[in-house]
Amino acid sequence: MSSYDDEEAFAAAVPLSQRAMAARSMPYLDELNPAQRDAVETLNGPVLMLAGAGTGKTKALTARIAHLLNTGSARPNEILAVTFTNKAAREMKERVARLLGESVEGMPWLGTFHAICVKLLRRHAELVGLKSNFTILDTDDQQRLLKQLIVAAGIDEKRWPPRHLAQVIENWKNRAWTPDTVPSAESGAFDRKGVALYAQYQERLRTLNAVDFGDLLLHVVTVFQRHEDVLAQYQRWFRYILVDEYQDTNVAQYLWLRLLAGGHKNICCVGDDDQSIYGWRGAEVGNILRFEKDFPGAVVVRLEQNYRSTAHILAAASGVIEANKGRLGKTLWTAAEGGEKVRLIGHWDGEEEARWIGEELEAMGPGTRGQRPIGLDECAILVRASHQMRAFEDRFLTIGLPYRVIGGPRFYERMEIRDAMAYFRLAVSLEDDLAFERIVNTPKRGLGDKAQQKIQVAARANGVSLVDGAKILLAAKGLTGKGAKALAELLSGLERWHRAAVGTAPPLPDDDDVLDDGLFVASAPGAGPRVSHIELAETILEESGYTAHWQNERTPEAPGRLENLKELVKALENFDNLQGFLEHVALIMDNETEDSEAKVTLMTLHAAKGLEFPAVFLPGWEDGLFPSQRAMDETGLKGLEEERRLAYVGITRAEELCTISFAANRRIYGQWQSALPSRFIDELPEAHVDVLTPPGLYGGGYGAAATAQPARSDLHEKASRADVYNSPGWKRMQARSQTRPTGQPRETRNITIDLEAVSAFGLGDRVFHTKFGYGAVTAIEGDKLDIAFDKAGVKKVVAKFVVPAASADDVPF
DNA sequence: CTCCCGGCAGTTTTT
DNA sequence: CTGCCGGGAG
Repeated sequence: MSSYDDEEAFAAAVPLSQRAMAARSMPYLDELNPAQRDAVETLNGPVLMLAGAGTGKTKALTARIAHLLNTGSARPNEILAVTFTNKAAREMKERVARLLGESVEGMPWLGTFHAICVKLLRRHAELVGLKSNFTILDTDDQQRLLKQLIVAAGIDEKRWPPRHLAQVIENWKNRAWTPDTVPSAESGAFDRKGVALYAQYQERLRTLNAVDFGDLLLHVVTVFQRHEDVLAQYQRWFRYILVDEYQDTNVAQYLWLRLLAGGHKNICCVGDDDQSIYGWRGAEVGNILRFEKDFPGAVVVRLEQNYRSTAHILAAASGVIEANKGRLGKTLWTAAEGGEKVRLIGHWDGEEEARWIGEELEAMGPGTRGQRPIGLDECAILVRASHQMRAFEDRFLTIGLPYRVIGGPRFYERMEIRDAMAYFRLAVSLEDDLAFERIVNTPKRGLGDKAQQKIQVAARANGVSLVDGAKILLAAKGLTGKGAKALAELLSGLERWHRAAVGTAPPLPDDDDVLDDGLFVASAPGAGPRVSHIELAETILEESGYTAHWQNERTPEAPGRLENLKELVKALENFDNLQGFLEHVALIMDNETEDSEAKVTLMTLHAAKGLEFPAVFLPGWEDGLFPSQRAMDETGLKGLEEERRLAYVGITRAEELCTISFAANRRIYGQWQSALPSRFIDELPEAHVDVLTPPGLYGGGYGAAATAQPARSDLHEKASRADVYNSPGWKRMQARSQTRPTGQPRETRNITIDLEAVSAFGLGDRVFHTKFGYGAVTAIEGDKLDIAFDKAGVKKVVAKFVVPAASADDVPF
C-alpha cells in the first residue's frame, strides 16, 4: 500500500532509470506530475485515485488507458471505463483518441453506467424476463404508468402523488432492492402500499417489455448475481476497470462494480470525497471512504497539485471544506503565484445583488479592470437553487447583458420533443402503447378520457395493443361522430408512417462485434433501401397536425417549440433511420447548442461540477438558502456537510476571480425575508478574502439584519466596518444612482443608444419577447422600452430583445 | 370535451 | 409570487 504525497517520496520509490526508460517509449507519461504518474503506472490491483478539483484527473485517467494499451496489458475492448454523464464519456473518448493518434478504433466499453448496462442487458434480457428489444422509459412514461397503478389501487392520488412513488421506487432501485428484497423497515412507505405497488410496477414493465433507468443497473446486477457463468465471462473479459466520479456511485452501481472486479480486482476508481454532492439522489460517499476496506491492499494516490485556481481561491476553498468531518483528507496546492483575493460583498437585497453583479460583469471588459480583461463567456454565476436565477435574468434582460442558462428542461425532455418522439416511436412500432397514449389526443382530436377508456377496454378484451384495440373499436362502431373520424384518420396515418418507417429501417445495428472469444455473435449491419427518414419525420409531424398545433398556439413558448422541432428533425441527419435515432435518444439526453455571442453563464452549483471559469460569482450565501434549510432539516449534519461540499465545488470552479455575495433581505415566495450571511462565510480564511461590503449594511444601524446580527466572526466585523468603494461594480452603481456618497469620485457613464433598434418601434407597437411573450410598447427611452406584456406585466426591456409581433408568426417548416 | 379558475406547493438532477 | 394540476362549469 503506498501513497505518494509529494515528489520526493515518489522519486524515492521509483528508480530514476525506470522512470527514464518509461519516459522514452511513452511520451504521454512525460506530461504527468509524480502523483498522476503513480496513478497511471500502478496498473494491477485496486487503485483509488483521490483527485482534488482541478488536479488533472481526466488527464491521468486517459493516460492510464493509453498506458494499459501501450504496455499490452489489455486491448481496447477489454477495458471497462464508466462515467456518469455522456459528456464525460465523450470527453474521455476524444482524449484517448488524441493520445493514441486516432489509431485505436474506439473503446466499446467506455461509456456511462447506463449505456453499458443497456448493452449488457440487451444480450441477457431473457434472464430477467425481457426481450432484447426492450424499450427504455423516460420519466414521463414512468409517472403515467405509476399513476395508473395508483388509481387502480384506489389510492387518493392527491395525497399520494405518482412522483412521490416514483421517488420511493427510484430510491429502492438505487439501493439495489427488488420488490422481494425491500427491507421490512420500508414497508410503511407510500401509505404502506409502496412495496406492493413496486411489485405491480415491475410486473407491468415486464409485460410492456420496458425498463426504467434504475432497472438498467438493477437487472444487470440481478443477472450477475443469479448467473455465475455469465458473471464469470465478463469478469474475465474486462481485464481492467476504470470508474470516474466514484464518490457519486450508489449502492447498485457499487455492487455492479464489485461483482465485475471480483476476480482480478484490477479496478481503478477516481473521485473526490470533497465533491460528493449527490447524496440526495442515492450517491453513497461511503463507497469512496470505504474503498480500502472493500479492496484490501489498495493503492491510494492523491492528486493535490491544482492547475486551475490561484492560491487565494484554493485557500478559501480549503478553509471551508476543512470544517467537514470524515474526509479522506487532501490539501490542494498550486505552483502558480499571485492573483486576487476572493471577494466578499454583502448587499441590502437580492435585487441589488443582481444589479451589482450585472455592473461587475459589464466592467470586466478591457480597460476597466487593472488585471487582464475577462470576457463574458469566461464568467459564470453559480446559484444554489434555480429560482435564484430569476433575479439575474430579469436584471440582465433589462440592461441587455447576454446570458445563457444551463439546466432547466433539457432538449429531449421538452414536451414537444417527447410528443414528436412518441409519434416516431409509434411509426417504428405500432405496439408502443405508452407512445400511443401520449399522442392519441395530441393535438386535440376530440378523443378525451372516455374515448381513450373505450380503446383501453377494447385492447384489453382482445389482448392486443392499443392501436389494434382502437381498430377493433372502430370496426365495432363503438365510437361515433367526430371522435371516430379523427381516430380513423390517426390510425390510417400511423399505418402509413409505419410502412414507410419499417421500409427504411434495417435491423438495429449491433455495435458489439467486439468480443472475439466466440461468446457473442456479431450481427450483420443492414443497409436497407433508404427513403429519407428525415422526410418521413417531417411528414409525420405535418400530417398528424402536430406542427399546425403549435403554429396556431399564441403563447410565448410556441415559436421556440417549433424551433425545437426543426432542431429535432435536423438531429435525424446523424442517423440512418428512425430506429437508430430512438435508441440513442433514450440514453443521450443532453443538448449543447453553440452560438457565437459571448454570454455569461447562469447555472446551479450542481450543474457546475467539473467545469471551470476564469471568473465566478457565488451569490445568495445566506443561511437557509445556502446552506439550504431543507437539506439541514432533512438530513442534519450529513446534509450540512453536503452543502459545504457544494460550497467547495463552487469556489473551486474559479480560476482567477471568485466573488461571494449575500443579501440582507430577499423576496421569497412574494414575502420579504431577512437573512443572516451563510455560516460558510465565517469559514473563509480572512487572509485570502477582500471584503467589499459597503458601510451601513451590517452593523451600520439600519435594517432588520443589522439588529438580528449576533456577534460573529472577524470577517463579519470587518464587513461592517469596511470602507471600500473599490470594486468597479460598486463605483458604477454609485455613478448611476443620483444619491452619490460624498467624497466618492463620480464616474461618468457612456450611454450608448442603438439607434437602429429604437427606430424600429413606436408607441403602442405590438412586440414579441422570447421570455415574456406578447405585449405593447408603452414608453421609449433610448434603447430601452417599457412594454406592457399580456401575461408578464410591465417590464423595461432593451429593444434588441424584442421583435415586432408580426414576425413571430414566421414559422419553421 | 375543453377551458378556466382555485388551491397548493415550492432544492439540488443524471440516465 | 409563480406554476402546475385537478376539478368543476359550460
